[in-house]
Amino acid sequence: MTCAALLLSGSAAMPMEKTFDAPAEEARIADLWDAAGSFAMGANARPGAEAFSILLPPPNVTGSLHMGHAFNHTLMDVLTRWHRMRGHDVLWQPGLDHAGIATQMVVERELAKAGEPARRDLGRAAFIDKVWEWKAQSGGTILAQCRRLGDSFDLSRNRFTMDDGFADAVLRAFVEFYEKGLIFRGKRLVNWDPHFETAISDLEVENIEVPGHMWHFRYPLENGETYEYIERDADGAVTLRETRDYIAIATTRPETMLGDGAVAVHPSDERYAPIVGKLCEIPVGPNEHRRLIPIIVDEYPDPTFGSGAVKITGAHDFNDYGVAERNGIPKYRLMDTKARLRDDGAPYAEAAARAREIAAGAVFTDAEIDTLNLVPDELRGLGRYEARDRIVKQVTAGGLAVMTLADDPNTRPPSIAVEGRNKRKELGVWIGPDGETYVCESSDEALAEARLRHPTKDIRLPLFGEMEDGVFYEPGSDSMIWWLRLGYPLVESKPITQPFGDRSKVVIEPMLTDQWFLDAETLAKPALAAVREGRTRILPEQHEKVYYHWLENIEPWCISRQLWWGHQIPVWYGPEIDKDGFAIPGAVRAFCAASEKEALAKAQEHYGSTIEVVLPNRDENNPLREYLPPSEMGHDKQGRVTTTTLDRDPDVLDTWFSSGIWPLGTLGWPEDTDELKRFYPTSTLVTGFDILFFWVARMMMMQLELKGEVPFRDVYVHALVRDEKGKKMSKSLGNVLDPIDLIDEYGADAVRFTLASMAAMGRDLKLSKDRIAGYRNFGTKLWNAARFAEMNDCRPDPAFDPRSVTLTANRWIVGETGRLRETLDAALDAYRFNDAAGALYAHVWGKVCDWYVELAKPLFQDEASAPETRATMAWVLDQCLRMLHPFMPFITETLWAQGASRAGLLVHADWPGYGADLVDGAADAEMGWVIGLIEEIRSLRAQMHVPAGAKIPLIELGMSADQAEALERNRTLVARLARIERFETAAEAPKGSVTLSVGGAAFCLPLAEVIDIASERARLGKALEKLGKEAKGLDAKLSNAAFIAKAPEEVVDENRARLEALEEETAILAAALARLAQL
RNA sequence: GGGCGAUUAGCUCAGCGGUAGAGCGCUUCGUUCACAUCGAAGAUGCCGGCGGUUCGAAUCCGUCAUCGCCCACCA
Repeated sequence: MTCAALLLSGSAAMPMEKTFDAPAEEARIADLWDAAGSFAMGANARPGAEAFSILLPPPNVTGSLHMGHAFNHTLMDVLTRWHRMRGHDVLWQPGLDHAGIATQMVVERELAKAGEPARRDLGRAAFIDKVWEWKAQSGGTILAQCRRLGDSFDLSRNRFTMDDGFADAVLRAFVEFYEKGLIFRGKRLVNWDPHFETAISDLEVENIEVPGHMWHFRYPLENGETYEYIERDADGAVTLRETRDYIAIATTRPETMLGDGAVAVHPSDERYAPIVGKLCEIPVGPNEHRRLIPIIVDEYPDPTFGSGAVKITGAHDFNDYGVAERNGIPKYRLMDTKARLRDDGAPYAEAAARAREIAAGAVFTDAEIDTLNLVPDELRGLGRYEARDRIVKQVTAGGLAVMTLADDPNTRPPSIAVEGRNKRKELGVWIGPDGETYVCESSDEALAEARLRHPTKDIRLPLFGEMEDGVFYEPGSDSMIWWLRLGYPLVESKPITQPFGDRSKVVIEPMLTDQWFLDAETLAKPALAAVREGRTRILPEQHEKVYYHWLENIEPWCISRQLWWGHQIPVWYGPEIDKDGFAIPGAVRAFCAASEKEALAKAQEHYGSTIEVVLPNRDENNPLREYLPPSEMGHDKQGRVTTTTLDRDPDVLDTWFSSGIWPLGTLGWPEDTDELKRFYPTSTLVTGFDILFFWVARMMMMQLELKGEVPFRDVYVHALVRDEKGKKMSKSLGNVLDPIDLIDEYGADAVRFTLASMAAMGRDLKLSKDRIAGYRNFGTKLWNAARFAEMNDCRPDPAFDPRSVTLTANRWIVGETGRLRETLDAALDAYRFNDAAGALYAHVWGKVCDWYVELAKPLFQDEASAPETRATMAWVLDQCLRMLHPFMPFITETLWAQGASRAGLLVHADWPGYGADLVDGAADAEMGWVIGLIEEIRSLRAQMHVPAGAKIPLIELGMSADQAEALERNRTLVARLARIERFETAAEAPKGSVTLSVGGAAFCLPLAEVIDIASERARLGKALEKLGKEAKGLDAKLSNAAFIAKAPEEVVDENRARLEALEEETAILAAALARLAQL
């Protein structure tokens, strides 16, 4: 038995089922691929093949895959399978991201849910063990999900950002940046997340507009000093002139008043010119300890906004920080890591005294300033919103809120709008005889207080209409009546943009802390140049601008996080030793090294033989890591240092720092591995625009610095997957579609094809189940075409030459297949996945199933035509399987082996190389005409209500010799597909027949029994009208001299030809109408 | 406040200088031996408004309107 015969014998399989059993086959096929090592690096590569490499954006180990992943992975898998079939040297590198803050959050939540000890109680080491447990579970889930999707990455090369090798690369990158001076540590204002108690980067802050309030307060001038406050309109005319003993400020954050260092006005603001340089008082805290702060000028305040005067809190606001820096204003930190008002340090009186010394010019170090707690004792430990509440109340009660009288004294007291989270205090403000204010919950309470204060006065609450404007004397009475007036502090309700942590969803607090920063500005320059010079392409192009804009305005990147889960910063600290061998108090020396061993060596080398450097025997779990513990030192009798500990910085790196070296790290850097040589720079990065800054831009920066070469040639930026209403899928909205659920329901192929077909560049895709069902049906269609082929004994023959076929229908479909390959490759080359999917769909369903299968049926009946047609059918479907495989890998791999014995799996089959050269123009034209004829007949039959099953004659009235030959060759096809009983020839259309015109050939259908003359007349009239309209337009165009002169020749010719065809058709139909008129 | 994008059939969207398209939905008909997860036939569009460029505009340029998104320090 020959080998071929053996293979054939295996194909005498059971008859195929009517549908594809996705759940069973997907599992079976996935196993086949695994067993064959189909996705291994370089699998199916031809010798000397070009490399294609693509990195999986590592999913976070926080749970499971969502629709966005499914989309992203589908696109990558299409590219990967396509390149692999083309024989390229392919690497799709998978991996997982430890996702520091997100994972720590998830694990903490899980611990709470399971009733286990909280993170702090567990301690650092034990907690990290828990995270690793979680990672094992979650990572496994994710990879299993990828397998369901059909991801063809090389799982044997899977990397995790916290694995030893990768972690080592991360630390080495840090050391390299550090040594180049690109990483520095500094006390700066950073975005602080009070929930996670860590710094976060600018990118992790979401600015959201929320309803808020702005309060207006008076800061009294020192010693009751006064000045003329003058406001002018645009023409300089005085609109307000009054004597003031205060400066008014506006704030949305009253709680930060405690840390004010100055009040700033714009240098050009003449209203405040008289008091610039003077001192004013912060109107909170115990009266005897109130702080005075200077009124300064700075460009920052906008004279047209609020009062034009801004309170400057350098430690709690980014703008104020800048003003404070420029003007040497102290920055007083008010809050702790949970954004509660500080409860540490010396009592308020003492701190305030120090602050007064500072204001008076005493010099203090930053560290000393940081120890000052300027929170009044009674406010210490309060949450920031509670503190805000108290302060507003205090200032208002002190009569220093800018007050507005209620228009109607009998209205209900307006709430004072002190706010915490989720609560408002219903407090009213009443104004007494001296203009003093009472902040109370009821008018009776206010009245009681006022009477207590003015025991000799008759104070009353006005009843409706009782109090006249400005009159406080009751007519007809001998005594003065003092009214207690209702007022309210000037509080504007306005939307304010507040920063929220993107993970914690709590309001971010700007905090002055020590952090590590990466000099992004320096790194941005090569990253900008690489894209500008086209070394890396960003597609679609619109994203390039966004990329440029971000990199051009980049700030230092805060890379340290006060978390436990992550790469611990590779910096160790020891004391600073003076030349005599004594420790300099408070001074610290940092040693940056990629390992503890190297750090020890570096430190030992630095300190020399007189000082022994040891690692501390400290509890690593010490949860209070706000400050580094001081080194433990041993001294000799003179006090010189003899031993010292070396403490590692407890902070970890931002997750994005490690994912930032994903390209180099996964390929083995810093070693110069084979993979690096083969696959770097990677070919394509496929990613969502939401991580363009987080990830893409940073990879560009970091790779360019570390390797001096771009990390990718192309960056394909795709849009977001939304629900069918266009909403972002989110757990809270409950509109999340789980890709695995969809795969269970429709099969992975349908889900993948849907995603690919919706991947038009630069637009969000709205996913609906109907669409997926549609593509599931498409798979069934393909399945049944294959089933048809099998039932008709169509076996793929490796020796089949598509160019050798002779029958028109076969030549035609071969040509169409050639066209498809060109269209498909062009589309994939340009990342036009939707075009690629569309072309496949149109070809398989619209050409192969709708026409070729139907054309083949009569050909199978004919002994002369059957062999060639069977071979062609097998070849055509074979090509469909190959070309569909990147999109629908499971069903195509199943069909590949169905009814045919193959030497290998489809995943490694050759991608076709032919093109439109397979197109035979004559066959193409002929089939076009035949199909047109069939469609025209079918249309008329339907319009004339010919029963679907009835066979009718077709009368040929006149056609060209070519058309006659074509019809001759295709009579059986036409007869079958148009349900024609017999063909007749006549010189003229018989009575009661309907006329049709196809490409200038005239036919008619004798339908005397069914025809309705009136409706046939209407039909012809309508058709002629349409033709006439089009002809008129063409005529106008062609008689336009400018068109003839300026339009390209082929366009002119095309229009001429079309007009001619139109005229022919018009003549035929007009003649038919004329005949009808004679009846 | 800056930037980007969208506005095309009932719905979701392609097309982006030369005859308005697809899928879904809808209507009518159909148990013909691949497929009812199907087939055949059909209806539906001032391609957001207004200007301009061009022989020719859904497509290019202005502008307005509406809706999204991103970035941004107005206290």
